[in-house]
Amino acid sequence: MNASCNLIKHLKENNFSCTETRKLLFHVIDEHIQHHFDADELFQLIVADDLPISRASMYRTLSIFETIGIIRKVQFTDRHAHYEYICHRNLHGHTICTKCKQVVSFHNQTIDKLIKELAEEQGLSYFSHTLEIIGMCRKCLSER
Amino acid sequence: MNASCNLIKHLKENNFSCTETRKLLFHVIDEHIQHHFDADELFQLIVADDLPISRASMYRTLSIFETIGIIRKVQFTDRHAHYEYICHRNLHGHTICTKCKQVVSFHNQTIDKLIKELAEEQGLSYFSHTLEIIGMCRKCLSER
DNA sequence: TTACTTGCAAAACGTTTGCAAGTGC
DNA sequence: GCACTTGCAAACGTTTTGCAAGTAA
Repeated sequence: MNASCNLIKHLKENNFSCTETRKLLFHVIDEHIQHHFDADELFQLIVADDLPISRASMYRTLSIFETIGIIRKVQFTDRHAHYEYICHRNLHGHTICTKCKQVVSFHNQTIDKLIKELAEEQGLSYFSHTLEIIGMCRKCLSER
Repeated sequence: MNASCNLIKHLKENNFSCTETRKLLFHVIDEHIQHHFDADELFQLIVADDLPISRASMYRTLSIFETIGIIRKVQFTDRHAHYEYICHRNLHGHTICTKCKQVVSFHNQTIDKLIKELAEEQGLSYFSHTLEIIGMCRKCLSER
């Protein structure tokens, strides 16, 4: 289990009780999820592991995990929600080319630090962020 | 109308015809939208202005506007899509509270500048960006 | 003991689609 | 004239909810 992410502590701090369902679901996420996932992928894992968790409970639990900051929603291009397991704290941004749609990840500590400072300035207790930069990559630029 | 955003040109370049519905909808967005909006807000504007545009057409048109780069989807924490009117080039970030879901916009020139520099460093000809900071707001933090 | 949590099935939600009529070029 | 676009209503897939039974503290 990811040491930085103490489920029980997070639940207690937010007055949620620590149930079997929540522990099981957290375990599935912590064990299988690298970056992001959607609800149905997660439910397939639940089915594969034959866990006693219904779709309804999964959704209710995801909502709680989001509230206590264990996961967060991210937007891709399809209709349903995707989630990111925050505990990995994999801070990174993306550049996206408007033409070829290529997505490139990057890390930049200066910006990460500034963003954290800005969060506090705005009165927000920082959990995570996403940064997406839209533009045109060199290749597409030269092909115009 | 925003001079930087020529609807007819955008449509033609992408082989979409220039219909009354598309012109009307663009006008509504260009006139009323400051930052971001969701489909229902937009439909309320359509109803208020008594425009002959159905929900179905609005969704179909939004999808086209997204394709031709007039708007883009942004993710907040709720289920439905939010859009951002790109033409305003209104660079700003959002803070989002994990608990109460409140979204607050902010401007920060230092970060905007850094992000532009970073884009060039990454080989991207900068067009725009989105920055979303996730955390818990003071109010929710104090209510825990 | 008492409030919270669960599974089930049904409902709700935002969005998409098939179709026939209408419009742009 | 012909392909594209529209409104309508029905369908879609995801997520939420009411309820009765079960569980945590």
